[in-house]
Amino acid sequence: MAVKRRDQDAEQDRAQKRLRARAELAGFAKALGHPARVEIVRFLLARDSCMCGDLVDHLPLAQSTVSQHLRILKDAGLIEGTIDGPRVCYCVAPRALARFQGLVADLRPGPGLTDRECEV
Amino acid sequence: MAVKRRDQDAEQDRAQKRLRARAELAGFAKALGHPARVEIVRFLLARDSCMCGDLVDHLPLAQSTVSQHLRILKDAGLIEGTIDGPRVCYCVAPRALARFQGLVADLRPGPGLTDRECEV
DNA sequence: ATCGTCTATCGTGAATTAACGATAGAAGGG
DNA sequence: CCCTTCTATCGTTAATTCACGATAGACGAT
Repeated sequence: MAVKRRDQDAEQDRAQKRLRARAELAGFAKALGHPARVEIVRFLLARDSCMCGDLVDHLPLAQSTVSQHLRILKDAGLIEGTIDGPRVCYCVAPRALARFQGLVADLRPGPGLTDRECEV
Repeated sequence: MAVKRRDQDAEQDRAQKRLRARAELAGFAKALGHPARVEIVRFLLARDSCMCGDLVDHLPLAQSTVSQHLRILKDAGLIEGTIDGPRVCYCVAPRALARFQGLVADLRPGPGLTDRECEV
């Protein structure tokens, strides 16, 4: 009984973890679900380190629109911005990017899912 | 001159390739930018092979909504559906998934981008 | 042929997103 | 202090997304 309880708990734990992983992956993917935002991340990665509002020059979008895309990426945790004098310096968050890459790489055939109805 | 021309062409080629890669990655990411669609892909992967409308039982969503999510994933190329008698059998498209994983894995520091203004 | 089942599509409404211009706040230079 | 520059935010509009019920098409079974 005690064992069974632990099994249930463990199962519930795994379910919780799956739920979180799903939401996490969806959040990252959604943030990258726009060409401009993909380009922002690639641009920031191409520059060895951070970068400020050259993005506005680089992208054919209004400054406010770029700022909005930056906020979406920042909310998703994929980039970070630090104030640097009158400018802001953005760079990708390596841990978040690695996490995203790990979640995507984990999308492979195999178990890791039960039959129980899932919440979304 | 001819050499320079070839260089220009090559550069233009790379630019085109980047443009396509960006749109491709954004498209895949957008398709996975919803928890229900992430769950669909995971569910299809967990079952060894394809699966039909058990997804409707698995997900707490209306059948029409599930069908819509399936269409989005199919439009993105991430899954394929084949008619199997009165049902439809879905499975992930391995090549597309691998392509997506490759594009995501390629998001790493380094060159691969020029300074020229880009189109979005 | 008719029924029941399974799935896709249509039509709809609420919510979200994308883009912009305009405005406001912060910081440095004169 | 004032001005300029850089960035974030506000407000708006058009477009898209998400979810649903209702409907329609395909197919096997009866």
